[in-house]
Amino acid sequence: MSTREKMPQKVEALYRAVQELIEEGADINRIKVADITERAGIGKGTAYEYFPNKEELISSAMLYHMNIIYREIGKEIRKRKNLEESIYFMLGAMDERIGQRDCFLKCVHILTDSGEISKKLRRKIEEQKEHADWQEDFIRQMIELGRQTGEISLKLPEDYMYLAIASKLVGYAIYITDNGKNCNNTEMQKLICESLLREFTGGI
Amino acid sequence: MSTREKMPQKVEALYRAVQELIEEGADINRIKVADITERAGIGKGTAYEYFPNKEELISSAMLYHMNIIYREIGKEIRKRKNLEESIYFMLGAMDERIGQRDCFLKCVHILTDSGEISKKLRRKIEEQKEHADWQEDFIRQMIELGRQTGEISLKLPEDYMYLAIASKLVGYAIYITDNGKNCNNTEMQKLICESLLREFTGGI
Amino acid sequence: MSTREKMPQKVEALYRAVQELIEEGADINRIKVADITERAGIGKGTAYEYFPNKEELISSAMLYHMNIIYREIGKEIRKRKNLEESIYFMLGAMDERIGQRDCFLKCVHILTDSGEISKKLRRKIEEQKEHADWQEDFIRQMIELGRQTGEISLKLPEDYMYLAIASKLVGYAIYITDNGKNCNNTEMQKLICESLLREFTGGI
Amino acid sequence: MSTREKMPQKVEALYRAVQELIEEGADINRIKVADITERAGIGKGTAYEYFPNKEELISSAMLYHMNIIYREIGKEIRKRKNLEESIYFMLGAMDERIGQRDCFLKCVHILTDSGEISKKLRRKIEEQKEHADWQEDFIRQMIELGRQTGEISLKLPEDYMYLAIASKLVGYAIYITDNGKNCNNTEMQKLICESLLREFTGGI
DNA sequence: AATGAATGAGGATTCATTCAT
DNA sequence: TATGAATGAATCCTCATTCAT
Repeated sequence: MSTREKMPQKVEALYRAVQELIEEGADINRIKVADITERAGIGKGTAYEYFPNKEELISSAMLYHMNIIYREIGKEIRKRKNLEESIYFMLGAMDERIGQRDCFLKCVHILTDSGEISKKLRRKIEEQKEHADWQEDFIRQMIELGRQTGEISLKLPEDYMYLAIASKLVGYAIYITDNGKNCNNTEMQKLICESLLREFTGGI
Repeated sequence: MSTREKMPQKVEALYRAVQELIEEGADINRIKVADITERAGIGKGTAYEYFPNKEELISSAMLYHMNIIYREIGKEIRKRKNLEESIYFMLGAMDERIGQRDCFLKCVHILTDSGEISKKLRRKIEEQKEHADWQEDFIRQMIELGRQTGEISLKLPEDYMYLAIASKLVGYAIYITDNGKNCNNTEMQKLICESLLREFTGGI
Repeated sequence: MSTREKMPQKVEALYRAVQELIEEGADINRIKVADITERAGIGKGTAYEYFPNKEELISSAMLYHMNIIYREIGKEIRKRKNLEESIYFMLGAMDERIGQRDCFLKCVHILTDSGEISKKLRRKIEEQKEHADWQEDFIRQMIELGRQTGEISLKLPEDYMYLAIASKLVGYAIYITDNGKNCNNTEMQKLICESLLREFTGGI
Repeated sequence: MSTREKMPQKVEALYRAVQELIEEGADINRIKVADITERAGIGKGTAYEYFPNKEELISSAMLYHMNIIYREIGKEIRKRKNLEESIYFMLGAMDERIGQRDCFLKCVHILTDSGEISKKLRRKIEEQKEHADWQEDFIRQMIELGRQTGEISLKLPEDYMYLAIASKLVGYAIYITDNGKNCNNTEMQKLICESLLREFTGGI
């Protein structure tokens, strides 16, 4: 079900239904085919006209949404003129849109899950990386941006920088998901952004 | 099933069985009661003499093991004489013991899961925090240690430091779990530790 | 769908598809409508333009093919000049054409089946016997031939002779379908033919 | 599920249920697990405590009953003092016990079926033949008996005699199953028996 | 007339939980 | 107290049939 072909209407409805269910906090491994088709407003059997089984249906839907989100984020990152702004954009986006933030955490979660659906999703992502000429990766984009603007001056290994950014983003997502917070989000964002920049510049 | 009372032998067997199964990569949401009791070498019905249902059994077992691990880590941290050493200890521990590292990631994973078992586990942890006079928390220990030795000189909010340390640890765990690595683990450890210390000291 | 009317092209395609599938060893009770229409190269819905349901479709196809085979065999029998030759022809035909032999066994099988399709087929055959002015029946032909040539001299009941010939034919079909044979087919054919002739003549 | 071990009560109930359903004319390929367990008076899940799937359940039940019938027939054959009596016994048994006769035809039918259950049953019978020290086969018994009493004097190949007896028995079973009969069963039995004996003796 | 997308009733199988022993 | 045989609700998936185009 490539994203290039125009997607059948029913598949779109199924994908949307999966997204909604997950956003509403449903447990991926407990989602029923009946839940999805009912939500999509189509017959149960119809799902099987497009997907061979539940795992394929759900993981396809997730890959689809992950690709959209990645592409959207990538587009936004490209609009920012330096690393600092792109970091604030990412942190701000998590604040604003609960769905987006949850989805981000959910992605992290799913990618470390050991259920069948997650295994399939990981395999799909690998395949996509191999066959697609280019795989959107907003963290690499951020690093590239920082290099161009000179915000990254130290000779740090790419892997390390990737880890530094990714872990801070996940950390912030978890932070704002938790309720008890003693300091406000704006301050936290400032601290995170400054620490990352200082680390990459080598500045005080 | 408080950890204060001496635990019945059967419960111990059940807890150990759950741990083994999870360490072997079983999907928490797919573990069957029969798997657990068989591994524990007891009758299926016996599990229900001690726990009202599967969720309670598994989440209790997980809380139990998490407490043990937390306590062990806490004990080790207390042996280190400064924050730097405690960070290297944590990173090194993940390298050495695959089980431990996986378990660490697994805990993170489970705590962000939306299945029934995870919900229960989170509730249990909350309750424990409220009712227990003291909750072991090795990251807070590390922060405290850094304050005492002067490695933490800046007036950073505790929450932020917590997030900074935790996210770096998780990041490293994910990093070494992935296969393709361009720089060796020792260098990565050094980078992580230095960046954390520099951030907290304000030093160059 | 009488054989007198010229059969619509689609029906012919459907009948042929059913025959092919059965010859390929498909289980009658497991054949899917989709299999048939796909093989016939027509749309699934089209089958329902000509037949009210699956059972009617398959049993009609089978009746059609059985009639053709019966007629062909009947034509061949008429070419033989005595019972002996007609028996050898039947036995030889089974040896030569696996399809034919399998089909023969399949017919026997289906006629003793308790599935819906078989019930319908049997009913159809009954109706055909009643309404058609003449029903092709090669075994009766063989008996008639034997009477004319004098190879049947004893006053045996027709039913008995029918049974004697039919059971020997089925027996031979089963025999050559099995692999482990200690005596060659030619000898077996000779034994079968001689025993039948001796039985009907009363000769030694 | 060897016949040597004492069979669990539930398995016995399941086997009996399968037998009853088949005797009542149920289509083997259409029997539902729910039908069987309901008839057996046990829960649906219980069937799966003893058998991995429906096919295994039904084919096991059938093998079990076939073995019983074969053994019973074998025992009776051993009581007869010559081939003639054993033939009359077989023919008479089919007349008397509709169930038995139907079962006989059913066995023939199933053994030529292409459904999953039949395939499994055939495989089971093969295995039984290989592993069991001795496989009951009443037709071979009949031939042996005929040899001992001298009723079989000609040097006919065993395979041919087997075929001759089997096909006559099947033929008679089919004959009495059909309704329209012009001659009575007793006469038919006499004809069948005499023809077999004459054939094997070479007598007139 | 022909199609095939859509449907949903139906059936096999799983597994948490119970309860008689 | 410990057991594990028995249960049946729950759920995936199939496929005959319909009907809008």
